[in-house]
Amino acid sequence: MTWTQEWLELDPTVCSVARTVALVGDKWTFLLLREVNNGVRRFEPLQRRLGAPRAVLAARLAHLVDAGLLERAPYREAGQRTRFEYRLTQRGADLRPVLVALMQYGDQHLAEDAGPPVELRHRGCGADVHLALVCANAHVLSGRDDLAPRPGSGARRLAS
Amino acid sequence: MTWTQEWLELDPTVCSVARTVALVGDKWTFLLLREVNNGVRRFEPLQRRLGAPRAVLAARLAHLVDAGLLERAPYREAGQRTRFEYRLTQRGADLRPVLVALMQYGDQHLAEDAGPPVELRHRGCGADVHLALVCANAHVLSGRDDLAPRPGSGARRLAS
DNA sequence: CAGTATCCCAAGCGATACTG
DNA sequence: CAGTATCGCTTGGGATACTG
Repeated sequence: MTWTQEWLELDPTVCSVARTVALVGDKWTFLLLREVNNGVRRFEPLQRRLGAPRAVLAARLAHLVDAGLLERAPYREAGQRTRFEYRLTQRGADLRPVLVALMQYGDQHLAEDAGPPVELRHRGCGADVHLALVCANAHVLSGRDDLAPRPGSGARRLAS
Repeated sequence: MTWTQEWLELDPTVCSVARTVALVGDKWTFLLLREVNNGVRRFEPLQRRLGAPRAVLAARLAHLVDAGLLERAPYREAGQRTRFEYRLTQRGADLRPVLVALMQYGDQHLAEDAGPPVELRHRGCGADVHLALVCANAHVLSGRDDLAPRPGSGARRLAS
């Protein structure tokens, strides 16, 4: 446990987890991204499915567009004026592992009898997909102690 | 895009993402779990590093113990009375992919020049660790369209 | 050290109504 | 359909002080 001391001296605000959480870690954003990932892109169905107040949804969408995770794309249905829908950017799609990780945990530990609400398949071969921690030597990490976090080059010591 | 219709008819509350977010998706829990993963297990250092009010930290710890993600373990320093520290259970350790996913996203998209604040190594072989989507046939999914989400056996149609 | 207790405040939520 | 505007209210957060 001596290595714990090492972490105590590092600045906890210099942290990629904290930065990502600050960006998308509020009550609605994960669920909103889930919907967009499933192709639900318009305001009305989003609002109906999330159950969020319209003002809240509008604020979240604006925030995500602003952060570059979503983009507004104009579309037009016959006889209607131009409207907008929200699409994932690459930057937004890169958050998919987070969603998959949340989903997998829910499937494993918070599931009901009926099985997972969503299954992930490899489009190429049809097999089930899961998320795994793998090392550069292709070992799969499963045990509690297989993972060794180390301060990286961007770590900063505490000022005090 | 016709498959979008399929998702519109499914109950959005039956969702493993939503359940996991409901469990750990508040402002402090991710950061708290990050600290515990790094071996910071006692109340005082946790409070100091998170900057959360003591009452809030106590509530989060109790909640996580209650949910079975952490366990209180007694320890004793020389000449002191017995105290408690908080350790990850397996159930808590299983959330690590979520943390790693958040961290990887931050490293990729929200980083500073200095590089990642934390690096992950495989304790067995020392190699760098990353998160990967793999299928049952051991294919690694990398492309944007390799992943095909499908309603699973636990999916429920909307009542209305 | 490891929490409780208290108080106050602000953000954010939910509901509803309104607009182009 | 796709939002804005408004409002009352609860939840939870910050600061501080207290206890075994």
